[in-house]
Amino acid sequence: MNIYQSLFTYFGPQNWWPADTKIEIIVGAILTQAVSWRNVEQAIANLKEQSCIDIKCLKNIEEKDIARLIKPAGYYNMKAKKIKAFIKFLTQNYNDDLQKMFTIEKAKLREELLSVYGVGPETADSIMLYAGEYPSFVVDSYSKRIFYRLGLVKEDIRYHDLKNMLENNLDSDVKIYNEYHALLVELGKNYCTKNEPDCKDCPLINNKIIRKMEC
DNA sequence: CACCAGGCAAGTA
DNA sequence: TACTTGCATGGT
Repeated sequence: MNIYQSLFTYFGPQNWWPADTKIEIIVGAILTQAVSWRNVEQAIANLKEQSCIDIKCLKNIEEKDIARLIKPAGYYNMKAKKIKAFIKFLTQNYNDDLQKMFTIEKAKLREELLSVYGVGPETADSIMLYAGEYPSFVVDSYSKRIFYRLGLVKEDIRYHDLKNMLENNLDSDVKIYNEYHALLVELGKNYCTKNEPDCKDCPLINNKIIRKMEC
């Protein structure tokens, strides 16, 4: 059984991304930068209360009002600016039409997204995979840490190197990429935090279920 | 109290 | 290229 199958067997389907619309996925991808998803949920709820998980609303609302609503997500001034920057990009390049944006060829769209203020590699890949359904693997700090602790990569592996390694060893399948990243986050949250003082049992080391996690 | 959470941009050498 | 720092709330 490979790593993906082991994780899926252990944790089950993760049903990502937790959102109702594509713009909610994109806003969530920005809001979750360096912050736990729990913090993001209240921020999203505040925006929803104002019916502002919505391109038209996000276009018209003042940046400082976005900042006020998303306060629980942390870095709220930066993130309000980032959300505005994405909406501006969407207006100028795609006339506010997300469907149209997601017709662009994969490599070109990724390059465009990376040019938007506040959109780095993980946010770009999250937008492409979870909102656009492109087969673009999402790497994050958990996946780096997990594959390092599995002894499969060096500790300071670069984003693109791990992304390429995974994409080269998997079928280019949106459903698999979707579940795999979500499963790595689930494993990471529960068993592979930065410090593991309790040395909890990890459900996946060297392709075997339930062995001791290295600390 | 300290540390961490589904990063990124900007500055320096 | 390879560090470093600012950004900020909320849970454990």
